[in-house]
Amino acid sequence: MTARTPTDAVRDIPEATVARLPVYLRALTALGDQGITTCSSEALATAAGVNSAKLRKDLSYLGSYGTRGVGYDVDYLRYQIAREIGVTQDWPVVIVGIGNLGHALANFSGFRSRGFRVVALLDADQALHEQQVAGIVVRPFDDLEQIVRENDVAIGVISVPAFAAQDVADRMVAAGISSILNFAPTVLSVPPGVDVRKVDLSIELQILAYHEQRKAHGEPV
Amino acid sequence: MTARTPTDAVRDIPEATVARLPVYLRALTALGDQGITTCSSEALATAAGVNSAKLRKDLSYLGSYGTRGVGYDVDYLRYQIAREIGVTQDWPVVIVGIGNLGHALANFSGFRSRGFRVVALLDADQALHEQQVAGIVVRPFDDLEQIVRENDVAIGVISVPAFAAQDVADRMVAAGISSILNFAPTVLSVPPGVDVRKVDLSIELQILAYHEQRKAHGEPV
DNA sequence: TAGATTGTTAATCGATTAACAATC
DNA sequence: TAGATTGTTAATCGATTAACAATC
Repeated sequence: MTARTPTDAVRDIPEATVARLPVYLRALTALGDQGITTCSSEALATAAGVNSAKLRKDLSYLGSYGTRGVGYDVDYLRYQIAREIGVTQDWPVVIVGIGNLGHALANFSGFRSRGFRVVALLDADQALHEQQVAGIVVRPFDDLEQIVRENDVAIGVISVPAFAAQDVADRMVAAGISSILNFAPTVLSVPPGVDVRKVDLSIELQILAYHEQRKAHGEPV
Repeated sequence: MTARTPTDAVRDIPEATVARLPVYLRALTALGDQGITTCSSEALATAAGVNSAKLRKDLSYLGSYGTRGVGYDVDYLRYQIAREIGVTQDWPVVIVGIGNLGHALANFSGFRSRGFRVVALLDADQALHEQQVAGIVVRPFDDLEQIVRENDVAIGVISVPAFAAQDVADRMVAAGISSILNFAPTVLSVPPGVDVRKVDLSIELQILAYHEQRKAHGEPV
């Protein structure tokens, strides 16, 4: 292992940019699927739903992967972004909580192509054990530690009811998971160094309702 | 209807604050359920997972609903936030696409208590019609316009595959829906005045992967 | 060379934070 | 009154945007 010199220090990519890189990655994949091999920042920005100034600024944090006067090579830029995000190889993922939502997540077909691989489905409910969901056998929640160890799992998905989510998170952290995607409508507390992102239906709907309410009261749009 | 004077002009609440109001609402509900009637900004901030300076700043956009030296009345603040968001009454919602995810959404029990009411489940697949999901009969997608008209629906949820999402969005907009929650992994284009929020599993996981990758390379946390 | 488009700069805008005066 | 806690100010930080020099 070589020492890191100032020159190859990890570039500090702004969080807002990090959140958009996956969107660009998807847009590039879509363009590639259409047989498009080169695109301008304007075209890619449109496909990604942002403006081109923002796109170019975002890409500038990664390096100079375009050609002035020409644009970007779709496949090349796609690879560079995938490498920056870290999805050129698959990340093993465990899903805990195989209710309606867990089912939907397990059946989500895009995992593999987008850099993830579901290595286990876990649920505390014995009635579910040995059942297959999306071709994977549901196992007891207590198998968590073993699965994390054997598969080097760093990312966990929580789709249990709110009351159980903190316990699941604690067990995940104890087992060595350091990134959690939480679908339970509750605030998780985790130690420093563990990342939590949440996906919350009610919150999204309420944000829409706020704006909808204002529209209804006659403001110009 | 009285004219709006400069004094009662609609306050302009920053978008970042709007996105946190639902979190505060939920935290207040949880505190109330625990029998807590008064709380400080510090206590509420902890329950909501933010720092207290941000919480107080956020609340200041709504008005002065606390008491210096004392804190906030939980029920009173809860009501004021609910009123500001616009969820003191229920918003009618339609869900289009009753696959795995649509099932999970339809079965989500928190709709009613959080300001929403599912008035219809729609799917283009005839095989699903007349089936009941979460006690609601699945109807043909072509019933959309009628349902929106009869129930005054302003908010639509899209849980169809990516390739069908733009069509669904177009039909929703044409029918008069002006707020869309999109679970399909695709960029929707909609006319000005229509709000779209997206929930995207792959994007969330990729954001986690980016940070996870950096942790793995030995940066201090 | 002329036209096109990137990558970067600098200005602007919005969000966060700490500190504290106001006030219960 | 003394202690506690809000609501607001002002400084800082980060994100967005437009414009354009660099360069294919």
